[in-house]
Amino acid sequence: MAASLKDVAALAGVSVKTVSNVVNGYTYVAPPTREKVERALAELDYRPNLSARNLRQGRTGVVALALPELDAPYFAELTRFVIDAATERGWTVIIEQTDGRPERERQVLEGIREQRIDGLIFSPITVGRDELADRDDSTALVLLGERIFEGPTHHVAIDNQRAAREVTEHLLSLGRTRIAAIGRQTSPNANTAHLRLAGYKEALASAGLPYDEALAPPTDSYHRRDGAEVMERLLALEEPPQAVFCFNDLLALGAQRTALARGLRIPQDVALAGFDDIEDGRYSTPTLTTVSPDKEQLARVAVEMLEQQIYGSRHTGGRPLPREVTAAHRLLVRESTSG
Amino acid sequence: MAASLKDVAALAGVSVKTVSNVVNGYTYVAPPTREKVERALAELDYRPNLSARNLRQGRTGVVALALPELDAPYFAELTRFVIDAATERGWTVIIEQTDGRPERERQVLEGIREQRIDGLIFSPITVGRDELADRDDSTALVLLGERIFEGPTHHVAIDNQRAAREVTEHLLSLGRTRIAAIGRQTSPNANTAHLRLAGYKEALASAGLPYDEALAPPTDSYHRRDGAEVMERLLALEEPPQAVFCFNDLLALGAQRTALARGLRIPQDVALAGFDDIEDGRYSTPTLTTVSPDKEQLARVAVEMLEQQIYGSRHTGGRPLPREVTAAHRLLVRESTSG
DNA sequence: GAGTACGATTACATCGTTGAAACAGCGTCG
DNA sequence: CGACGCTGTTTCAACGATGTAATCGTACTC
Repeated sequence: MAASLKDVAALAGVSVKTVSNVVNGYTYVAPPTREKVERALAELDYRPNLSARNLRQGRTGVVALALPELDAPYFAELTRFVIDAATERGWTVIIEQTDGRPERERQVLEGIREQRIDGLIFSPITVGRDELADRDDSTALVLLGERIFEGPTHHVAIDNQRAAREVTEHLLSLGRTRIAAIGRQTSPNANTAHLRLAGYKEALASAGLPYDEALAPPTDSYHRRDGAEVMERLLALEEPPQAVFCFNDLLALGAQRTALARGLRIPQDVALAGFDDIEDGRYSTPTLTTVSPDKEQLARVAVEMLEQQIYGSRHTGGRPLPREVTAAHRLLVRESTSG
Repeated sequence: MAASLKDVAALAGVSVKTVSNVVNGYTYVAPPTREKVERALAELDYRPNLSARNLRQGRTGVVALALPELDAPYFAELTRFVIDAATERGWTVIIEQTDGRPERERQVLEGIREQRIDGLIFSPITVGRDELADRDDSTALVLLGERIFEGPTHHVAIDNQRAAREVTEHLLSLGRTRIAAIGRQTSPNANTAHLRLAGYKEALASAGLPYDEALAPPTDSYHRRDGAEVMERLLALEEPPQAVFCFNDLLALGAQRTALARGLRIPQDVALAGFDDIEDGRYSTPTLTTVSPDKEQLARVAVEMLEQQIYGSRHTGGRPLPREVTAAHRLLVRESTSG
C-alpha cells in the first residue's frame, strides 16, 4: 500500500514530525537529517494523504466550478483556463452542471455537495441578488461572467453592455438599419441578457433608431437550436432584418444555419454577429464576427479572488483585489459581417 | 462553522457513535433515538466531513477523468455523461487534461496527482500497451475510447474499424472512387487512428480500389486547424478527391471550411464525412455526415467498470462485466454527403 | 430464577497529518 | 557560571469519522 509518514520515519530513523517538517520545507532541519529523510521519501515514493492533511488543516484544496453546461463550447473553453489556474495553486477543480435550472443553482449555492469545498466559482443564469444575499453558507464565492452590483459578492466579468453596444454599432456602420437581436430573456434575473440588450438599445438610440421588440424575440436558452428557431421567426417577418446580433455564438451559429438553409447570403442579405468567440465561429462558413472576452483573464481573476478570500489578502502580495473586476474584450470582425 | 458528529451528539444527548449509526442507516437504533438524532441532524444541517470519512475508510470517493482536452467538443460532451454517471454513485469527478502529450499521459498513469483517487478513466492518445503493462500504480483503471488488446486493462470503445468501414462504404455508394482520409497518424501507439485507417482501407479493398497514401496525409492533432490545412494540400493535388473521410468532426469542419472558402460545393464537388457526432456538425452548413458513438453508453460502462474494480463484482449485482465492451454507434447521413 | 440471546448503546482506538509545546544540546553574554 | 537564546528534534493532542469490542438492559428459554 501507499507509504505514510510513519513508514518513512521508520526507514529514516527519525520521528514522524521530522519527516513532516522535511516534506513541508520547515527551515530548521539539519542538512544530514534532511538528506536521510529525503532518501527515504524517494525510496518509498511517499505521497501525502490529502484526506488526512485536509482533515487536519480544515481545508480541502478543492474548489467547485458551477456552470450551466460543460458541453457549451464557451464554458468548456473557460473551464480549461480555470483548471489551469487552479492547478498552478495545487487545487483540484470539481465541476457542477446546473443546466441553468433555478433549483440546481440554488442547491449549488447552499452547498448541496457533501464534498466540502474551499471555494466556489459560480456562473449563474437564474439566480439573483436576493438569493445571493440570503445565502447562509460562508464558503468563498466568486461570480463569473455576471455582475450583480450592490451585492455581497465578488465578481468578474467583461463589460457586457459596452461590448454589446460596440457590436451593434459595428452592424450599424455597415449601413444596416433594421437590426435584430437574438437572446433577450424575460426572467428578471437574467442579468447578462439584460446588459447585452441594454447595449444594443443604447447603440440604436445613439443612431436615432427605434427599439422594436418584434426584432428582439425572447429565447429560453442559448443553444444552436434556439438561434435556428428564432431566426425562422425573424425571416418570416414582413420586413426581415438586415443584420442580427446574437447574444452568444451558439445562437449565431443556429441562426446562420437557418439563413443559409433558406438560401440567404451572409453578409450580403443578412449580416450576423455573435458573442463569446468560441472556436466554431472561427471555422464556420462564413466565419463569425463576435466579441472575444479574455477568457484566460476571466478565469485567472476568478481564481485569484477565491485565493484571496480563502487565504486573506497577504497571499496575493498584500494587494487586495477589488470586489469587482472588469475583464478585457475585443470585437473580432470576420466574414459574417464583412464577407 | 460546520457541525460535526460531536455537535449533533451533544444536542441529541447521545454518543457520537449513535449519531454515526443513524447517519449510516445502521439497523439497530431505537425509533425514538433515531428520531431525536434526526431532529438534531436537521437542526444543525449536518454534512459529513468527507476528508475524515475518507481518511478512515481509505477511499476518497473521487475518480479522475483524464482526457486530451476539455475544449474539444467530443470530450466535453462525453465528460458531461461521465459526470452524470459518477454523480449518481455519489462520486466526484476531477478532470486532468493531458493535451495528448506523452509525458503528461505517463504522469497521469503514474498518479501524478497528490490527490488520492479511487479510479481513473483514461482516454489516451500516445500511450501504448507497454506503458500500461509497466504501470505500478494499482488504482482502478478503465480506458475509454481505446482498445488495447491482450493488455491488462479494462476498456470500452466503439468498433472503430467497422464504423470507419461503414463511412467509407457510404462514400463509395455515392459513386465516388477517389476518396481521401484525413487523420492518419504515424505514431505506432495512435490506436484509434490506426483502426479508422484500417476500416477505410478495408472498404477500399472490398470495392477493388487501391490505397493511395497521398490521399491519406498524416496529421499531428485532430483540430479544425489540422483539417483545414490538410484539406488545402488535398485540393492542391493534381487529381483532388471527390470525397473525404475525416477521422473526427473537428477535422471535417476544418476541411469543410477550406473547401467552401475555395468555392467548392459540398457534396456536389466533394463529399465530406466526419466522426464523433458533435453538436457543431448538426448545425453547420451543410450539416455533417458522421458516425455517432453512443456517448452515454461509453460513459456509463466506463463508470460501471470502475465501480466493479473498486468494490468488486458483488456491487454490480454479481454479474461481472467483461474486460472489453464494445459500445454502439450509428452512421448519420446528412447534407455533406447527400445535399 | 438462573442463564442466555439479542437489541441498543457506548468507549476506545485508529486512519495520516500537522500545530503547539516541550525538550535537549550548545554557544553566548553579562 | 548560570541564565538565555537559538537550532534541531520529539512528544502529544487533535481534526471527524467509523470499526471493534465491550457494556447494559430486557425478554425469553428451560
